[in-house]
Amino acid sequence: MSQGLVQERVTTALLGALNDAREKGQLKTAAWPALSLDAPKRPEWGDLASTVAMSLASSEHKAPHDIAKIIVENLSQREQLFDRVEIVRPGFLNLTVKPALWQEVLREIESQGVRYGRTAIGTGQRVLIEYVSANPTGPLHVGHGRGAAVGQAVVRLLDAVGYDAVGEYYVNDAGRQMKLLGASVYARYQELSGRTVEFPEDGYHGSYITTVAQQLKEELDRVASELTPVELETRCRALAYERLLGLIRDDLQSFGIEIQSWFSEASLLETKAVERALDELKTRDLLFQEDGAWWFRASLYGDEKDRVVKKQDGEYTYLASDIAYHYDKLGRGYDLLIDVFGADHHGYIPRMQAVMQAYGHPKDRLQVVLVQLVKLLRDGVEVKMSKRTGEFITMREVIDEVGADAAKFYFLMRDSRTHLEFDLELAKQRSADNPVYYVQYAHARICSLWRVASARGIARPSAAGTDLTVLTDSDELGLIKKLSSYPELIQSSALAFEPHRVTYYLQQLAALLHTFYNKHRILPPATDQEPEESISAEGLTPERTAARLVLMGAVQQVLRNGLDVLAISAPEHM
RNA sequence: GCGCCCGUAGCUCAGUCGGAUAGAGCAUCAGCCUUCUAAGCUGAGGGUCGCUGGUUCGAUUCCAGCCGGGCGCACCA
Repeated sequence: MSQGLVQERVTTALLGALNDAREKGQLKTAAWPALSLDAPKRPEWGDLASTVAMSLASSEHKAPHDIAKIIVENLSQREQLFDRVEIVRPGFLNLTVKPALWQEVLREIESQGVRYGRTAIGTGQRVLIEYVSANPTGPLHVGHGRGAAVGQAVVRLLDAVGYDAVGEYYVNDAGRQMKLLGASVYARYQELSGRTVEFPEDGYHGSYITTVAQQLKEELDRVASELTPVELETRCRALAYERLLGLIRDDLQSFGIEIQSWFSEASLLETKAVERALDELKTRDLLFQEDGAWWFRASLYGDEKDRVVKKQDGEYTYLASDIAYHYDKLGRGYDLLIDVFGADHHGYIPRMQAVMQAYGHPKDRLQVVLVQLVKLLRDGVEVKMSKRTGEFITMREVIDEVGADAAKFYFLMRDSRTHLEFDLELAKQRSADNPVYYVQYAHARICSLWRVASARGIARPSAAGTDLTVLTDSDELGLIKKLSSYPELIQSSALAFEPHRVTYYLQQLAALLHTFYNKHRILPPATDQEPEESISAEGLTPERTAARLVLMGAVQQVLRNGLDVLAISAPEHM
């Protein structure tokens, strides 16, 4: 478990005390529980609190309070580390860490810079995150936007904790959806050419289909006389696919989503990978024929029922390609596969985990991140979308209206499993009500500080060369404590695949910064002004200015690192 | 009917490998700009953590059963 600098030292000290106590025979538990250090809710409970004494109570057959006492007696570095060590009521161990230790955090942040918060727990592990994977049959809608933001954030989080993480888009460029796309565009093309045709049942009704048909008309007219209707429809499919996938790529790029790898479903069919994947299942006796179809024995691995992979008509089902796709991913040697799914596909999870097991892997080699629907609001009123008529709010419209940063931040504000309310008016508001700007503004404010400092001839101090012992105010230490918890936050967010925790943290850190900024002066007033009596009258010495600038630099660094994990920009001006 | 997810302040949501008096933002009300960006800050009110049991020294957190909302139960993708 990698933690902040202070947390790590305290944990080590506590572990040392436990081990010493065991050697002396005061304690006997063989394996200590995980030592978690929480920042207590109330300031009088110290900086860090441990519940280890209480969790040891049952295995030690001792009162928690007595265990806590034993731990405290065995704390070897008590004087160097703590100002106060208290045992409270049932058996809380409340620790107040020496300011000098907290101040070290600032040096650590400065020396690590953009690497602060990054850890190595995933080192040597390769993970593939599949996300978006929208059918190339139309533009991306808002829900895809959320999936994209979440997927990319998970990639970046896992990268931050040392995994070799790759984000991949699975393109469903084969099968029924593609045929319907071709037929729909063909029908619109016919209409544009003045012929009345019956629009395909289950076809795509969206107006973008007509748009695509219009764009392709000239090209199609040129070849129309030489091709049969079937060939023409096939041409429609190919051209429309190319165009729509291009749109998707453009949209993702505008949204600031970088897909590292694109994987084509059609390629699986072309290279016979589907056959090979199914043959492998056959070899393992996990496929059987019934009613003229081929079935995968998914029920053997906890799925509700067996699933058809090859239909009576000889066509593969979607699942067949998906089996082949996941078989391919496993074959590429990934230690962990993550699929980002729309929540309406949750029923698919047991099926895919069955696939993992069918190929001899533990089912949790595949983890699924579910992303719930987005409810778009405008001034509190829901913006209705209809999938039936194909008219919905596209991701493009949202980012054009509120900007990519705001959209990403909103998409990442809540646990992805819960419905998200996204108010377009609020998201583009430039006020404190808008959490995106609130966080970005904190960063910009610090940048502004550097500009003013430089204008007043104050050089930016380095943490190493600055006396930080003057940072003893509770607001100053409060900021440092928050900064110190950042590495642990990143790690837990990454391992839980929950980027919303980062968003939340950034809001808290920004709040602390704004409060501090408002309450305490950092730079001395401009020389031509009278000394102020209000906020600046707290003995703002050059030493204090320097130390606070170091603190501000550290806050800026962490804001930037956190925003970077979410792929949101950290502006210097606002 | 079976399965999965959700149910925390008026609203939107954090928090839950069990911990001390449950948090934030919005909204409401009352304040703060001749000062380093007011895109900011301070204060106040606001809660049976869906309900009922169980496990525990201790449950919003774990377990069971209900209630309410969403989604899924295809030889569709």
